[in-house]
Amino acid sequence: MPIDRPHGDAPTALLDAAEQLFASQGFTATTIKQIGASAGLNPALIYYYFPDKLRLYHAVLDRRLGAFARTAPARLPAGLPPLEGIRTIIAAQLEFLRSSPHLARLLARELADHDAAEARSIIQQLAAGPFRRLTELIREGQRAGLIRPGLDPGFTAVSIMSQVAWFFVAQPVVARLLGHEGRVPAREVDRFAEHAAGFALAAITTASAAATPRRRSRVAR
Amino acid sequence: MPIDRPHGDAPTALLDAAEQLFASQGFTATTIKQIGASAGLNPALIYYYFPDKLRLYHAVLDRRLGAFARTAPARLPAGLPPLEGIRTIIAAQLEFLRSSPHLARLLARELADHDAAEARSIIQQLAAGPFRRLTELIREGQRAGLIRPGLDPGFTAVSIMSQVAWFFVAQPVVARLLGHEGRVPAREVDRFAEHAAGFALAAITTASAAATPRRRSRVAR
DNA sequence: GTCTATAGCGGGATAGAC
DNA sequence: GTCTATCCCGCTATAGAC
Repeated sequence: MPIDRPHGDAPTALLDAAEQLFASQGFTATTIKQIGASAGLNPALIYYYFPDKLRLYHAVLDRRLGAFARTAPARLPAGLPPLEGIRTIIAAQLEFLRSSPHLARLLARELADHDAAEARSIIQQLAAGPFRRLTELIREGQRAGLIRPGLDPGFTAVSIMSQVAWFFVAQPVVARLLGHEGRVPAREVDRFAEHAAGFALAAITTASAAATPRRRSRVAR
Repeated sequence: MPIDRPHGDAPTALLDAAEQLFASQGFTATTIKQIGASAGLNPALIYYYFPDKLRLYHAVLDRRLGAFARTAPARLPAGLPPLEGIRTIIAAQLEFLRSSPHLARLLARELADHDAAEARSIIQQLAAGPFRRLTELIREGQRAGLIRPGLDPGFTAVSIMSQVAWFFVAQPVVARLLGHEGRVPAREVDRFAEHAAGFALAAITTASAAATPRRRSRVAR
């Protein structure tokens, strides 16, 4: 057991480097040698800490996605009124995708890869957790007359979550579309988050619910 | 020049096989041998028709994305009223992503790849075409009092396009979320398209515009 | 135009020195 | 724990027969 490693132990440095490279190039396009070089360590060290390249990749996925999936339920307190709950989920999704700059692309690659084979279990957890919760909240809102009754709850949940997800996945292109060089500045990400929540709520609320806004709630930071 | 090739000439067979494999596995993970095997042809034939693997990939991208980008402007007739125009763009995007089952994943990989290096020019065209057109329509709608004035046109365009894009990219996961085994059936894709258009329009229209629906327009098939 | 055979390189992974 | 050296395999690409 390592005793004292104040700044950057080797496994973490390797995970960081691997995460960045896997996210921007994909699994097969990223070589062991690149990872070593990017971490400033000898590539052979990878095989001291991880059994092979594939399981290094799993470790990368698990460190971010797994950690979120395990803590997600606790962050989505039950008993919130539907519209508040939906805002909370959008905010949580944003915070999640923001927690690492590479996360969204990592996730997008897994989604594009045939059946998301490597991250299957993690994605299953995300699906069963936040997504299911969201559809339930939509149904609740419909029963309460706050959400338009014609909406398909599953489709609506997809529409709501897609906005933030796509914003991060397509980041390089979105940045250019919005007139920025390189990445979208943090300030603009905040504004988009606020926009996405407003967009979703405007899309789903009934005229009467919209007419009686509960409060001018803000997205959690 | 080939005289008569009623069913599946070699280059097309190779492009088809390559498209499917690149989309589901990515560029580097797909081997020349796999492509040959999947096309039922000798892998060496690839080098008779294409200079190398990378340019085969470019040909795959260009055949689908390029073809769309070149014909897109013609399909988005100017002069439509803003809300009609927005519906038309959503329908065109749907038709595009639907034209090949692999297109969305191919595109998602390029978007996730650092700076979308390989498809840069094609993505630029898509960006400058339909996306710009969409933001203009939003601004027009705001001036006409049909679209809520507080909305940021760029953000709104991202929100609108993200729904359909994400639906296709995340297809395997979305299918499971919506309770289907494997792919989402065509019938449900239609329903989602209708939903996405309605969702977007509800999100952006002012109360007065919503109160005077122009007509119960349907998504083009 | 299509196929066989193979060159040549770069990848993942390991043995073992320090 | 970290590094050097290297093995072996599978990949892209080519030469050339048919």
